[in-house]
Amino acid sequence: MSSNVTLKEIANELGISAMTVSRALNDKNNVDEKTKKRVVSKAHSMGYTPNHVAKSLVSRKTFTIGVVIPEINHAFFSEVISGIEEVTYKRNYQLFLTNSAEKHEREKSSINALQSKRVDGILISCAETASDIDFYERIIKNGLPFVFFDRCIEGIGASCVSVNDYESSKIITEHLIGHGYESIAHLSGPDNMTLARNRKRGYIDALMMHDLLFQESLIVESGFNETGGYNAMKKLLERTADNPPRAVFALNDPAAFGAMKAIRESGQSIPDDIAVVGFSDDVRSELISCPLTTVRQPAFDIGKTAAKKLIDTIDNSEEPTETIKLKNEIIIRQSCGCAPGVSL
Amino acid sequence: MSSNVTLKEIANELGISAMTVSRALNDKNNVDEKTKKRVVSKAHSMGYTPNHVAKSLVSRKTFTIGVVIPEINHAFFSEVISGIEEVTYKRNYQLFLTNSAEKHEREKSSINALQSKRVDGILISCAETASDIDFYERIIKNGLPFVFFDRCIEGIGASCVSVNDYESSKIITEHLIGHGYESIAHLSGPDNMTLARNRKRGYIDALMMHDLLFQESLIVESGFNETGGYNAMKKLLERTADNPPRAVFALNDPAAFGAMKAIRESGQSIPDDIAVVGFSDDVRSELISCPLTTVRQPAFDIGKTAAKKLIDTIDNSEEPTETIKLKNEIIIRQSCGCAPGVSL
DNA sequence: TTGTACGCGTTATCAA
DNA sequence: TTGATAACGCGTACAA
Repeated sequence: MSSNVTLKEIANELGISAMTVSRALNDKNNVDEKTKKRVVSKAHSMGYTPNHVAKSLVSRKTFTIGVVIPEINHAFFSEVISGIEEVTYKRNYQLFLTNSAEKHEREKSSINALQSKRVDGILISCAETASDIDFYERIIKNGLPFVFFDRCIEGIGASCVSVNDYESSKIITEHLIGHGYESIAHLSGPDNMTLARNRKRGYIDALMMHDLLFQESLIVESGFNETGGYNAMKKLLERTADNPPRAVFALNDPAAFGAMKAIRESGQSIPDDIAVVGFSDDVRSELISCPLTTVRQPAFDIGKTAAKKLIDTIDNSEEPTETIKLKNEIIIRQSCGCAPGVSL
Repeated sequence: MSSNVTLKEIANELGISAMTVSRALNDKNNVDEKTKKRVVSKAHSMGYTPNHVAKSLVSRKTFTIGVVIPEINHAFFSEVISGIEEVTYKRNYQLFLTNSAEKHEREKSSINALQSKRVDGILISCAETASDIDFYERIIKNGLPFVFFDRCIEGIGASCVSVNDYESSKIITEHLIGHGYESIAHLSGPDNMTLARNRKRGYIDALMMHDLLFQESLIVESGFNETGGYNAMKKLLERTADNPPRAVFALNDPAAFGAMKAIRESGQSIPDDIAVVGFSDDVRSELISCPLTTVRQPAFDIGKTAAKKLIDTIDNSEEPTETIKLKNEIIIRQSCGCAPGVSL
């Protein structure tokens, strides 16, 4: 049992009131310099640590934010977290980390727990299975500062920090088109997620703009992980057995890795038979045997920007709700069958 | 400003006392079933969320633990964190994440902040620069449950969860010896850290047991990151210009990566001129051009075990202080110049 | 079955 | 410059 010294105990030792001790330790100017010194030294020798729980109860402010992440073990998110941490550290906030493990139910229970802990705000990247949009909306309307990052839900009153998914998807798809590929497939995410919708739209619009036939059958929902990508690609290969696509654009790198595995298992080679491109620039992407062409996201900056926006929103109720888009970068490697080293 | 409903507000709406509302919401059996229902429904419609801050103040328990990590952006630690999270989630604790960024000063300020937040316990992996051992000891003696993991300080009254560094280092060094290497260098960590000491001891003892000459000049302190490994290796190569070592055992993989870079820059090849082995099995290790022989650590299990031990210590003051060693696995790849695929 | 009083550690407010 | 009091939201202990 950790023995914690209180203001009153210091006061008793010194024969003064708790209030004076409080004032002295907070370095208020209406305290005699001598008493101030006595108090500070006594507090130190007794090993006093201020009780933020009590402080928070009075002030209705905890200097704490909650972060809800769909997968901790994902290089992208751990980089985002370090960005967030850099800001919270500088601005003297503590960070509650929770993991939704891509499950909407866990997300809801985390958010409830964070609310009970009276966090000053929440940063969230939605789970793949996020469905109950009203749930977020109720909490936001209730006044808890909320900032979405990466996997956002826009239009429900919270700020969003994400990358220009639409444009980047269009550019990477156009890159494939420019290289002569005509039948290009897409492994997609859930439609109710802005990120997934934008990436799909970028893909479709690129096809349209170049007068290529857009075939619904070449889009398969894979979700965000390797297994999902593997299964989706297998399904796609079966479906198009007589006439497989020449290229695949996966909505993120892990899904692309899964797809590559499925392609190789089917006896085809990358990029000669089927080219593959991803999104997110996983650490592994440049190291695998056929390095993956992908879109690099500024993960650390996303974290920093989102955390700043959240704390600004907490500090200032006039802070406007906005959608902030950060810039991506296309990384051309071998998996698309183009010359390596070129970068748009 | 988030408007938070209180027990009293619910009570007023219903014309009953706050106490009855409290009892009803905690599902006590000394409340009329009808009132219970009325209360629960009212609480729901008013959007009540229990205030854990107030609860904690009374109960002197926050159901919160603090985690202090030297580097969030490190695959090993993010895996440890997911292990920790799995346990805290199951046992209904929240997790404060803090980053010491390998700086002891930041570590101290984090721990102070966590104490102020009245966490029920702390999980910590020490910063490379950890020096003020008394600081930890004071806090532990004061009664705050503490569990070290991976980078531990033993013998100051806290439990430790780590891997069998000593044995694994010995085995991997013996592996090099068995392959015929005689002059083997070591890139080490700070001596006051158990982990670093154990790895160095394993290395030295392996040399001794095989009657090889142990040369102090072949040990250079590199620290845990790539830059450190690079600099240390450069220094080593300069120092031994006339007679460079045939193999290097780095205390972790990032340091090994840095060393590999330095070796290549000096115009030598791996493993033909100098063999390299690491420790920790970074995600990149199997993917780089000359895959790294290393020791795989059960990161997820370390996190789980440490979190369990901490919560057990919190729940039960009789819980013994102990040092728990988890098993590593040696992964033989190409960088040591032995046949790949073999695994001890 | 329900209600009142009190305390957790802190600070704002008013009084001395 | 200092002290007494009340309040933050909740639950324990006791009284009704």
